[in-house]
Amino acid sequence: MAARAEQKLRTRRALMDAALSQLSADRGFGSLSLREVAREAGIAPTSFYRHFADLDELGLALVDEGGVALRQLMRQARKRIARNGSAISTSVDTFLEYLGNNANLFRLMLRERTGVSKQFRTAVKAEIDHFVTELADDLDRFGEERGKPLYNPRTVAEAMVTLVFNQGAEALDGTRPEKERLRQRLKMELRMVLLGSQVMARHQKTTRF
Amino acid sequence: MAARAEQKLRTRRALMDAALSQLSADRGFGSLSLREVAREAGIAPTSFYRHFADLDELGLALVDEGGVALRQLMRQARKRIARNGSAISTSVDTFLEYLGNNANLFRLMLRERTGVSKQFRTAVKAEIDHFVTELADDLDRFGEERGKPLYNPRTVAEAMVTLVFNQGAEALDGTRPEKERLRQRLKMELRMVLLGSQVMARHQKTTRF
DNA sequence: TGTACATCAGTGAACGCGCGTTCACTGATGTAC
DNA sequence: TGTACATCAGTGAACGCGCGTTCACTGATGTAC
Repeated sequence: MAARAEQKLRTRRALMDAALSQLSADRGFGSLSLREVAREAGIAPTSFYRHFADLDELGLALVDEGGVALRQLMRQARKRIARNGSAISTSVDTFLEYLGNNANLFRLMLRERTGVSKQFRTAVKAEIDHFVTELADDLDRFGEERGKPLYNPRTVAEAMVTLVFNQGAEALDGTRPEKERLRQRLKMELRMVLLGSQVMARHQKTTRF
Repeated sequence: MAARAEQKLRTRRALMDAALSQLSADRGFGSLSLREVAREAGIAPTSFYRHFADLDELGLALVDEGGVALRQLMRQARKRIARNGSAISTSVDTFLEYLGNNANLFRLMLRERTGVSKQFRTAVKAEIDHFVTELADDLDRFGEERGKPLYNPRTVAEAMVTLVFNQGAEALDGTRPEKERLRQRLKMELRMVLLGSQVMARHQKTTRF
């Protein structure tokens, strides 16, 4: 058996979990220390190097996981929308549910989209970009199917992702009723963007043809 | 003359400018060190304490300045809109102009809206909240004046501020053509929100009365 | 299955470094008379 | 205006601390025969 390899993976996981667990409301990734993460993971500081060259490498591994979580989220949302319609409401609920379950992972993606190293920002932006692209495709398809085409679905998707991520970040640290208020507000904001885009598409049609 | 007091103010300014100048794309406020800021300002580390109790206190003073800049920005935008109409386009142009002139101040507000200390976040949120409230009033008034009332102007204002701040942050670090692309995209996004809100207001009216 | 050797995750001591903070000080500016 | 004293922004030495990183090591797991 690959007992040694398995143990190594377990330690690697412990390091990543240790880093994540420190990313609370008050602490950014940049304020973590290698010794602190190793301590939290229960290994000697020097052992850290058996797994990552430095903290940034660990951070990039976390961003990868964030990307995986986003793709899962999208699949889940699609399934649910197919079942009970109401695309915006279902998407927001699904997103906020994921946010609750992966709070610190999303915090990392959100915060480090700006800040820390160039490499870091590029990685986070790539993951979010992929998310935006998939959302734009979905929005476009949905719009056509329902006879309410959108103007510039890519921009609609970008606006929606910006709104969802940022209001989501606020929801993370809020109380129960604050979260509920944010959820409703977020749904309303997305509806405004969607409606506006539909109006612009119609306007463009009537003036052009 | 208050020569001594003036000199003190000049040193205080130098400290704040030194901190701001270190807040580039790669460095958050949390990664600054007291010694580094003092060095950049040209004074001994120990002299720092003649002006601030710690780095956080300096940071809060910067957030105050950010608030002042936002209020100036709003006044400027109002003047320009009164002169040449086109509220969205003028506002975005004015905002991006200010962003260019106060890059690091806005970076601070943007980044530290989440992160660092509770006190810090509260201060930044208060400044942005004030900005949102003023914008909501303006939007409401404009909508009524032009016979195109808005649904929930407060939410419209919140969405707009979220979009403007976040796309603005991206614009900060972009190349010339990227900035231009972001500017156009931002204007389109705001138009979508505004249009959507107008549609919702009309819909509400026709169904209710 | 048993033996001899190789691999390699985890270790503990040690290093030099920049940090925040304290302290007693200096000397120019301000104030009272 | 001149003198004697008070204020206080800025200083330099010193402190203890946690940091990232190196190094030679240990001993359990894996592999070849």
